[in-house]
Amino acid sequence: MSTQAATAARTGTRRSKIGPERELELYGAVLDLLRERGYDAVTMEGVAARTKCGKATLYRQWKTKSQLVTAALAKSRCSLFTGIDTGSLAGDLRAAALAAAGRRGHDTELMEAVGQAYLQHPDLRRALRETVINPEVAALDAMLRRGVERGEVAADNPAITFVAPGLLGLLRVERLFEDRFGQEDALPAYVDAVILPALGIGPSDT
Amino acid sequence: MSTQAATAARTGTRRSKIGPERELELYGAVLDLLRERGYDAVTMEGVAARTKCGKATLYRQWKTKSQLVTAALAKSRCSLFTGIDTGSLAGDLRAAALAAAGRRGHDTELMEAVGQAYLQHPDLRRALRETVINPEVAALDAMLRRGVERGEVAADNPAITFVAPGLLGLLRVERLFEDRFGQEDALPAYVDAVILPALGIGPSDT
DNA sequence: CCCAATCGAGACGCAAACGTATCGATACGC
DNA sequence: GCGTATCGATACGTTTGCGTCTCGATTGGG
Repeated sequence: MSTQAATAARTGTRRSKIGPERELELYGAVLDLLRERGYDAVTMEGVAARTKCGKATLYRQWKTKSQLVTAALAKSRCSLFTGIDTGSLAGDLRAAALAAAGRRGHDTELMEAVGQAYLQHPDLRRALRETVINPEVAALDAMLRRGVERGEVAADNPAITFVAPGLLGLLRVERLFEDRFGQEDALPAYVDAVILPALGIGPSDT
Repeated sequence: MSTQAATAARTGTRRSKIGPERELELYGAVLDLLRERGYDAVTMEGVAARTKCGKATLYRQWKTKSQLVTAALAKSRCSLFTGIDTGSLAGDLRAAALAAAGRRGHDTELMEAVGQAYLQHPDLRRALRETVINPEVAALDAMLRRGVERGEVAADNPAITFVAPGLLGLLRVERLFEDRFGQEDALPAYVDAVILPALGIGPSDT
């Protein structure tokens, strides 16, 4: 395997011995530490220890913790909602809710972890937005656009704007309402009870 | 002024010289530091320095940082939504949205700050819930109950459950969507576009 | 097939915060 | 008033993470 494929592009002329799979291993450790203990607890020494990697090696590739975390976020994009297309807007949104409920905690914890940090580090906020938020929002927007084209919802329905923030926001506070609706089906229920009525789609319209 | 009123209840027989106003001053500094830099950056030395208070004094009253922060959260309750009663559910919800938009950032930053920390400290999560979340939720529930009693909304409308989490969740993600709707009127627009339609209340019903 | 550069590992000095202990000065309770 | 406990302030040793540096071992390029 051409081991400096990913590295050459990043470090320029330097010939690093870190292969792409090793790179993802490092990023994975960063994201795991993020989820487990939060941004402030992500430590170069912690990453080095967990990945059996020398600290100097980390500093050779990334100059600061902020860069390392940003890079880890940027390279680990896997969208929840992308690819959903059931043929109807209601079906799409329900499928999205199910997908979010399934991976619950995984991405939510990531957002919790950088929640405070991104208020102070604009580059971190940008990375989070471009990596985690924007792809999901784009996928939801695509669903809505298809729904508009199919005539399922009016193009000027003001609720359209709030579908994505509402859904992600609900994900963001579920931990605080776990006594109320910590259940698996909270998100699909939200789609049926709030989003679809606001969009003017009845429960019968598949 | 009876200076150990608040203290006697906390420390038992010890006679502390910290008066109630001084106590609130300390708590205020804790909350300010929380909002400015996040939970992990709240430091006993930082609090001591900002309040011109000896570290030993802090340790005399609170054994750990977690206790100090929890106490600060618990004693600083001031609900946004409590007291709103315009006579109609739509009016109440719009007033609540305006109130939240006005104090925007203040409580949101507090939630961001403890967002990651409360995943690991159950007592901290409990304090946040009882202090910041529950009063607001109770006030919203009271609005909804009055709306049900007035016949403005059906008692079994499933959207009722999602009014409070939806509103607080939107507050929680606004920073991530600031390119979309960072405006002041985002929350009132959400009420009109999503919540009221989902509750079956038309725009004309005051 | 050899040289050079990177690897993992860890020692090093520095800085920050912890939690404790000590110190006059102050203000409360009796 | 007087004694005493708490006050604010600060010194102290410890711990933790930073970022740099050195060390054999390894490995890829020419």
